[in-house]
Amino acid sequence: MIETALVNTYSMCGELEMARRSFRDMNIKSLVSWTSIIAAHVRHGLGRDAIMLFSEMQMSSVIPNDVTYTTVISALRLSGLCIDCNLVYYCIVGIYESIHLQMGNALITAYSKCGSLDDAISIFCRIALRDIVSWTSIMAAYVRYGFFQCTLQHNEQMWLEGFLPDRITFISMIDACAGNAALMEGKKLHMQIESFNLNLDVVLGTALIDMYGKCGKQQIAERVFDQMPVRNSLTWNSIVTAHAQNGDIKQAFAYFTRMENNGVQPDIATFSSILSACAHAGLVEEGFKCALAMQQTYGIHPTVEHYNCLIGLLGRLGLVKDGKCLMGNIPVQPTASSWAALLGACKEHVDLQEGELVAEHAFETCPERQSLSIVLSELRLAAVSSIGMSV
DNA sequence: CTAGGGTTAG
Repeated sequence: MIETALVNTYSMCGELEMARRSFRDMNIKSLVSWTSIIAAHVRHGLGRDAIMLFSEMQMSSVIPNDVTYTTVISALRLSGLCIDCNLVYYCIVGIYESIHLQMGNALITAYSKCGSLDDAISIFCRIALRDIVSWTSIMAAYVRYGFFQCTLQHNEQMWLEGFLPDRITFISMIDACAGNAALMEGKKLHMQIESFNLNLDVVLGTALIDMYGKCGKQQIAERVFDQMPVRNSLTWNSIVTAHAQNGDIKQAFAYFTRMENNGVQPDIATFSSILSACAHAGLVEEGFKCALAMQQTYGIHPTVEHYNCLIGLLGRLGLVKDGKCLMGNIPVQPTASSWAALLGACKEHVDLQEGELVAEHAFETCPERQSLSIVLSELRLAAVSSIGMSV
């Protein structure tokens, strides 16, 4: 039907309103046109609206098919309604003999994003004839839960079963290498990407930069950055972070400046990386200047993590009292990390007296005692052994 | 008409 084609064309071009209009004007709404308008809303991230349309469709006595269900699963996932994914699943499991491929693939992602990894795995195991999307989905699920080794093992199994990774598959595998700081494996994948002639799109390129950064290879990260035809704010953040997390604050700032000159606005993540690098390197002036610019120039409100970097910086200078004062005046709720920043400074300067005071206050207000207790006992130990040395 | 991808650091 020509009207359905119109709905789809508008939807593909990002013209949701036009797609809706075309749908509304249709005299006879077929299953395919209903599915198209639901899919259009999913494509635009409007899960709730998609679900409402699905109900409307059922009220007009149109019977959904497997394609509709697949689309509805994506809509439910977008809305975080995983329990309802279960309902869809049990609805259809009686209709189809084994799990429908696309529906199963959608369920793997839905469960891994708003349900449990176990449910995702169970769907993966029950798809009789998997394809590359099934493998990609389950590997992305493992990465989401931090099981990086499992991701790489599934990669091997995938090859054994005769599937070759594509551009999207590589992203999860690169992420797994980043999580494990597995440089050799990461380099191998990078070489495969090149030999497969896959172009470095924004996401894949950014994943590579992130991976090399976490493996301490900033130069290679830069090379990837230079090769990328298209970059976005996440790409810029990755290259800034690559330098920041390896202590090269000079280069981090250099890219920060380049980022601005290229018309990309720094955001919360950019400042997190830079501030934590400053805290790490003890760069007080740079850190505070940065935090000031963050608010005044960019209008970004610092989070507690940003403030913790500043508290830590004061502490490193031995200005624990000033750190405490700052902590008492920040417009956000201090966390265990805030206290840890202060206590860590006391430990660094082996200031037992101040440390005991800080710990006392911390324990009064902060429920997470464990990590703080460890730092405190380390401080006490350091204090005792320093007395021993001087005697 | 349908399925898979991303940022801080602690």
